[in-house]
Amino acid sequence: MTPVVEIRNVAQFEGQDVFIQGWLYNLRESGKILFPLLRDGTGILQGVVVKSAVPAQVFEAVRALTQESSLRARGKVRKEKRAPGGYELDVAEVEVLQNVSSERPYPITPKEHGVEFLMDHRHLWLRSVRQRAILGVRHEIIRACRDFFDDRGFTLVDTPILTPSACEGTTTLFEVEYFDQKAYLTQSGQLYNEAAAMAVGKTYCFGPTFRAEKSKTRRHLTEFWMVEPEVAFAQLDDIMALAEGLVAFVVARALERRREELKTLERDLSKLEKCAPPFPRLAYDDAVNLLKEKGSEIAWGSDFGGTDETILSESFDRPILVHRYPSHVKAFYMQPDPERPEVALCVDMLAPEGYGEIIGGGERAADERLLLRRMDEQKLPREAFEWYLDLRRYGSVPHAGFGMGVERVVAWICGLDHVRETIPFPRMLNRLTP
RNA sequence: UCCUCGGUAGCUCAAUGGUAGAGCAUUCGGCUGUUAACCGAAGGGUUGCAGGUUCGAGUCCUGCCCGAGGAGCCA
Repeated sequence: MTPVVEIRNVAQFEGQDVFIQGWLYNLRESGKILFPLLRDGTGILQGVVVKSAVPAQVFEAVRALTQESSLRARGKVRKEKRAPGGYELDVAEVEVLQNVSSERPYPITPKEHGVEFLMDHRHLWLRSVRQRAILGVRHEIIRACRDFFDDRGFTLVDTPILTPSACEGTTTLFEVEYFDQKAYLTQSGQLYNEAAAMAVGKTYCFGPTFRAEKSKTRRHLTEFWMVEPEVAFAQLDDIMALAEGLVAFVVARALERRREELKTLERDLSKLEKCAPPFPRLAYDDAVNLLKEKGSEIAWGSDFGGTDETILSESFDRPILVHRYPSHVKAFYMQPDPERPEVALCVDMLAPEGYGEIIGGGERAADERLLLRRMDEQKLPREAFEWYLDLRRYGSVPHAGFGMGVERVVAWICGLDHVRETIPFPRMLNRLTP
């Protein structure tokens, strides 16, 4: 029986008769010979149809194929230097599943298109070689994150997407109707992670996150994915090491298993290969001094602007860990440094090459009275956080964690200039469809 | 919310205030090894919307809509 073969495996079937099922990527013709390029989601294979070698209806069926028509083709796999990929299919028979109407041809042609047009056709754009490569790298990065934590004794504990209130009280949330009350889409699983860490010791959550900010930049989405570990008894140095280990593991895994995709994306692999531990650690104070030397107008006490982040991240050839920011620019639950209460035991990781912040986290305040004071300062409604305060009343321990933005990591590893291509269906300020 | 740039054929773009064009895509024709194939022909337009200036507006002015980049805010 003739086997159905995935294009990525055709080399193993050289000389054999096989079925390929997929879509027409492109068709070139030269009189009595046709070159249909077949795409099946695993690769692209060039077919050859010679008029004198096949029944007339086979030749005509292939000649009439339009871009992205679906089909099943039978033919012999042959090694062929002139074909892209090195193998070719001598098509003997073709079954057209659906021919795309020429009245309404496939909109994405093999030529250039603008951003808006491509985003409007995102559901079709995903079929392109480049987008498929990005989806592959994204998948590998997500899998690597899971493997990293699973192999180190972490328990995945899913945190809710519908929440009764803000996790951090600062950013703008999406409000939804929840029967007769208001609910909000989560902006972080962190507070729930802290509860989970008190139950299982080492935990992580991995899910979508929502921010209703009207940010319109190359590094913002309104819906994005975060992986957030939380570890009981961990302190700042512990989670800095954890963050470093995670990022180094993810980069190494992408280089190991997705080299082809990264080459398709024309990524400079030498830059990624440098991203091995140890990553430089830089106190906020030193970062401010470095920025001043490089001409920034930043003053001690303020958070880094986009430009500052870019300058810092371009100053090193691997990710850097910036720690101990001023407390007042960070969330209410950050633990102050006992030796310098004006700074928090927190850390951000900035990716190199100007990609900026990919991780943010730190040690959580373990003392109930401190938390209450900071919640008052930030005018947070105490009732909503009673359950969270319970964590400090029943066996409070030092603990720490962080969140990593998946899309920013994908953008960095793939070398993309915008996060909109890192997620299958991006949600942005001006984009809710498709 | 603010600043900058943009919106012309299905797509990517051109057009001193004076007859709206090209490449690709589509259709038809040609070509037995093409590599975003190539060659020839045809069809395809309310120049984002609404006003205004002018003998005449794609072009100048006003308002609005949509998009891109950035700022603020953030992962």
